[in-house]
Amino acid sequence: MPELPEVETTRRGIAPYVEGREISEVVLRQRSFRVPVPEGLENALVGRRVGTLSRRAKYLLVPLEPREGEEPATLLWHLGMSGSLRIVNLGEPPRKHDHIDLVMDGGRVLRYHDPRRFGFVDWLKGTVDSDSRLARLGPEPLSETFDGERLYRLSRGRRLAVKPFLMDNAVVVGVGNIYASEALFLAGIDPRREAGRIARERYDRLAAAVKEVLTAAITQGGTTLRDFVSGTGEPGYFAQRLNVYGRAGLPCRRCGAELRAVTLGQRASVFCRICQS
DNA sequence: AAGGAGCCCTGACAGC
DNA sequence: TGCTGTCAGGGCTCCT
Repeated sequence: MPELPEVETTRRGIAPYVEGREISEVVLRQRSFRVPVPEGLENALVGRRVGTLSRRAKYLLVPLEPREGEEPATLLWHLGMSGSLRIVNLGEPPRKHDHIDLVMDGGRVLRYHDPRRFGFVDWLKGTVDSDSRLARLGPEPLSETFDGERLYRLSRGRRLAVKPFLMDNAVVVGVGNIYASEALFLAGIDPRREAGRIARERYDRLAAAVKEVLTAAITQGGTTLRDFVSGTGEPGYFAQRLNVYGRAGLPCRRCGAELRAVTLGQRASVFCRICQS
C-alpha cells in the first residue's frame, strides 16, 4: 500500500514522463472518490503543461503551468490505501479500477488505478500552502526539523498511547500504521505507553528509528520503480523485512517470543512484550 | 481541548 | 458452492 516511501517512489518514477509535457486529453471513468473529482476538471487540465512534481506527506503535488490569461494551479493527488499511478502507452486498454487517464503529448499516459477509491485528486487554486489539508501538517520525517526533541516537547501532557501520537500528522507526517509499528519495535518502545511519560532519550531513539525504517523502504522502492515503469506489477518487497507488522502470533525475530496484537486508536498494533517496554 | 468513534470503499479471507 | 461477516487502511468530521 502506498505509504510515504511508495508515494516518493511514484513521484520519481512518473516524473520523467510527465514533467514539461502538455496534457492533451483527460479520460475520467469514475468521479466518485473520497473527494469527488471536481466539476470541469477535464477542461481545466487539457492544454496545461506539467511543472516539477513534488511530494508533501503522502500527497503528490502536480503543478500546472498557466495557459494564457490563467493562474497557476496544482493537482493534489492522494493514493489512499490502494491507489497507484503508472505510465502506460497510448492505446493500452484499461483494466478494472483504472479510473483516470492523463494523456500526455508524446503518447504516454499517466493512469490512476484505485480499487478501493480511498484516494482522490483535487484541484488547488492559488498557493499550495494555503490549502487547509497541507497547512496543518507537521514536518517531513526525513527533514532535520523532525527529531527526538520535537517528539518529547509535543508529547508533554499528552495521555494517549505513543503509537497514535506518532501517527498524528500534526506531530510528523507520513508515518502510517506499518512504519509506526516498525519504528517502535526498532526503538524498543511499547506502543501502548503513554506519550507524555516517555523520556527524551527514548524519543531520540524513536525519531532515529522512524528515519531508518523510512529510508530503508525508499531504497527498496527502487525495485518498485522499475516494475511500475515496465508495468509488471508491484512485488511485496518490503514485507520480508517487517519485524512486527502483520506478524501477530508469530515469533519475534529478535527474541523468539510470540508477538502480541492490541488495538490502539482503531488500528491494529503488533509488538513484542520482551523487546518493547 | 484532547482524543475517541464513525465514515468512505472493495477485496481478501474466515466461517458457516 | 455461495453466502455473510469482518477486517484493512488515511484522513477527515463529528461527538463527548
